[in-house]
Amino acid sequence: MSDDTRERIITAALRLLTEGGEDAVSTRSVSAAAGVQPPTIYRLFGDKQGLLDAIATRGVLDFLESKSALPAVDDPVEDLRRGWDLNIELGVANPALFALMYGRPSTPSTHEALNAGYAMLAAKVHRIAAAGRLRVPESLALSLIKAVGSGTTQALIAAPEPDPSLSRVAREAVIAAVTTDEPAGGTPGPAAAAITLSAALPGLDAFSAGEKSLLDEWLRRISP
Amino acid sequence: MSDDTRERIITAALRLLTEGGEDAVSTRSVSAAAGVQPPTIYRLFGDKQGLLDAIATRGVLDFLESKSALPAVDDPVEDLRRGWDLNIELGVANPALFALMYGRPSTPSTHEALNAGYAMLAAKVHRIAAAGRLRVPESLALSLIKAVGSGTTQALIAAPEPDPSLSRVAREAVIAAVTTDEPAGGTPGPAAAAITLSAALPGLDAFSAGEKSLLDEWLRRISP
DNA sequence: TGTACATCAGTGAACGCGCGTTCACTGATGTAC
DNA sequence: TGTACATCAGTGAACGCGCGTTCACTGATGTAC
Repeated sequence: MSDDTRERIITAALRLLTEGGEDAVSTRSVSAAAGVQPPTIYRLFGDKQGLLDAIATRGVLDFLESKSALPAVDDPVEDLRRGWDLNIELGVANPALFALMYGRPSTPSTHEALNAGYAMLAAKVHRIAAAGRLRVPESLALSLIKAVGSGTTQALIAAPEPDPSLSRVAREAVIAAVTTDEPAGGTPGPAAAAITLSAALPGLDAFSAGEKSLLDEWLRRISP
Repeated sequence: MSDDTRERIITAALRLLTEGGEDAVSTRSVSAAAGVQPPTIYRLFGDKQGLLDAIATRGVLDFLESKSALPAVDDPVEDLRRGWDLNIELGVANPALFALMYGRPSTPSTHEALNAGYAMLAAKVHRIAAAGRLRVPESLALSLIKAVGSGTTQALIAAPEPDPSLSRVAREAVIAAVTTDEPAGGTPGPAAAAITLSAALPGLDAFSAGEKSLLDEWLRRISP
């Protein structure tokens, strides 16, 4: 049962990582914890980096599963809010895994898994843009959310008695910086309109790919 | 010349740290780079941790020096803004040192040096509060600035082609979340007034220490 | 259906290496008389 | 002023250890005839 052994090794490695940090994960400690001889790791994962990849990927996938389980919400901004809260919660609950996923330069397989995670965030941001409620370009909104989210998570992990309102305040600061209020029925300003249009662009049939690219560039010129 | 040797070792260690990351700093690589035998490190720093302490402390002190060299600015919010920019700049220029300072659990001496750094930030925040322009408690403003600042720095370090406006947008998001506009001459709202008063409290002679403590608690109750 | 053989997951033991650290020392510097 | 001695910064060589990794192997499982 090779799959069984593989599973046992990954589980043991994740436990060591969670309990003792990255330094606690050595080929020998993992093999001992999994009740296996070191060479088994090499047969199954190639080398130590392969093992780290496998557990990081597993971590990200578990993460994604939690995120997918979130019930959808009508209001796209509220949806982002819930995603934020879940992310912070998961990060704080699993600091070592968080560090492994975001800290080290990632390998192809981890990278792919992480990208899948970002895609979910990107989708949420895109929904907001499509609703005409984004005030900065989608890519910038994404970067900002990721940066502030991970900074907040780390602050909560590091502080002995973290301020309980820190996550909320950070979240609302980002949301305020990135979104506009519900469009007030009237005509939106040109900047907001440009972003809305930019978000809708890929789905429009009226333009060729080249035209879309140029139009997008123009639209970005009037986005903040 | 023991001070000389000590200096040479710290310099060599900082260079190794900057160029190769934390893994490049071993007692042997440092002693080799400093043109010294390993035991010298043990005589001067006790053990490896002592050496790491020394370079982290040195890093923080250099950092503080740069910050002290910033010309003061009248507008306290603008002052904070400049401090932010310098922090980001220094962090991006020296990622490994940044990681050493903020990443690992700190030892007493590093901790003290870091606290001195935070004190400068705290002073800037306090100035804003004293000017009646803080909308959240000082401690929360501090936490938020630190969290978002370090998250932004790390995002800039990690991204291959970071968004050039990320730092500015993050900075303004925090400032918007934490400060109010120039008080409009009229009467401030109760929440803003409470924070202003809370900031001025330590300098007031009208209250005993016990009274101040209780009053502060009440004021926090109406701060967001 | 039974036997001979190939495949392959996992074992037990060992490799070389760089690490943090320590030992006994040497030679220069400063001090007491 | 010169000599004897103590101090102490730094040396050269070695220690034991845990690490990642590899080797030759064993025994179970599946397959061909």
